[in-house]
Amino acid sequence: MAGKSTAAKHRAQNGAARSKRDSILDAATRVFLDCGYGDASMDAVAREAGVAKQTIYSYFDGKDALFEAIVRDKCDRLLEPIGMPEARGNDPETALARTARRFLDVVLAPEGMALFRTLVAECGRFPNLAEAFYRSGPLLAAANLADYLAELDGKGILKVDDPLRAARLFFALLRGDLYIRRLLDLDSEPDPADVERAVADAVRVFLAAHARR
Amino acid sequence: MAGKSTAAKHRAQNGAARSKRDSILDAATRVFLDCGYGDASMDAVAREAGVAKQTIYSYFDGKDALFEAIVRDKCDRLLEPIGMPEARGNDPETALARTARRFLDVVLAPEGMALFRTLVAECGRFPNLAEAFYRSGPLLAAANLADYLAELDGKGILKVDDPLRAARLFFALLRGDLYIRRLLDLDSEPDPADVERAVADAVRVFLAAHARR
DNA sequence: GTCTATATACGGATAGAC
DNA sequence: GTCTATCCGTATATAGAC
Repeated sequence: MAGKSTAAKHRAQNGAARSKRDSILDAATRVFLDCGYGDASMDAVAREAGVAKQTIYSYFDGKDALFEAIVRDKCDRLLEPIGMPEARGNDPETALARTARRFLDVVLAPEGMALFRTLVAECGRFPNLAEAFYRSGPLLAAANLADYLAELDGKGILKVDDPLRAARLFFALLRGDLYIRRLLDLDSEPDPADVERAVADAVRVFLAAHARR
Repeated sequence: MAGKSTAAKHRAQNGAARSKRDSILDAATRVFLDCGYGDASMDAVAREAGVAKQTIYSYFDGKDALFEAIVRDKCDRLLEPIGMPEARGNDPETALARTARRFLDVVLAPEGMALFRTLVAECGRFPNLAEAFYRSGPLLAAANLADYLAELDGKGILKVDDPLRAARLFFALLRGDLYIRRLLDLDSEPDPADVERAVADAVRVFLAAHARR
């Protein structure tokens, strides 16, 4: 082992080093999404991660870079279920309801709301992060649903002239009043009964608007 | 004039004093809604208002109190058109479209978005402000529309079982994707063509879902 | 690479003259 | 009431020992 460079040592301890970097990332995620960018301090992140503040600066260039890292990471992981294409084997009502629940489970959950709130608060400082979120979240979800709606239209099951616009309207219906209330933190947790009502309402209105005849 | 107490002087200069207080309020509104609560500094407000920082503290108890004052003021003034009851003389399509435009004109405008973004960012610190906004904005708008929908249902023009829920769905449709994009500041100004499309889509879908037979 | 200690700056709030 | 000057806490970032 003697004579190994620090770089080699670092490679040898790659597993441990990676988990330390990850523990910083995890701690930063908690702190940033909890306090917001402005009130989050590097000291708090260091304390939460159980490392010295300087150690953070050896892994990340600064507060901005750390924030960008945790947001991109959260977007990738949290929005992943939203990015999955639709299951197409069922009748439209069942398929729409399934898509709706999967969507609301993600975006109404505390983590989803915290991420979105933080992005809304900091979209002026980090415009690229806001756009990355939009693309891998709302836009991707609408695009996936649009594919399915186009298929339904082709089969003559529904009447959907503009699939992407229709998909966006569906998700808009779905957010409804619940989303506003959650954004303003008026409801601490999403009430499952309200979620089910939102799903049922959205599916009902959407199908009524796009019924053939 | 000699011997007048400072209180009397203050009353005598009431017009000027009031306009100075208002100029502080105006400056604070610009600074807070532009930078957000955290990044807004009392120095910046003083500079913008053209007064010394100490003068602000003679009118307001501190940063929190000043913030509360400007938010409540903005809510009252900005959301006032939303609180007006519906004009009922027209056919449902025209009335809904008029309500829709009035709503979007307020909430999609830069000032409306800045207010909402700030409240979303600070709802943890000022939960009462978030609730006041919700009540005098989204809730009041929905309640007013619900009254009109109940009337239409009573006359047999539309089928509306739960007017308040239906009204909320209408505004949800109306916000659509535009609102998300504006929240994340992806579109700097609302495109009038997109607004008209949003209005038309919302009215069309809503009427299809609530048509009598 | 990791820790302790520190440099530097900034913001909220206050003291004292007029 | 209004101004100038200042106190005090805190936060980002860095220096130096191991």
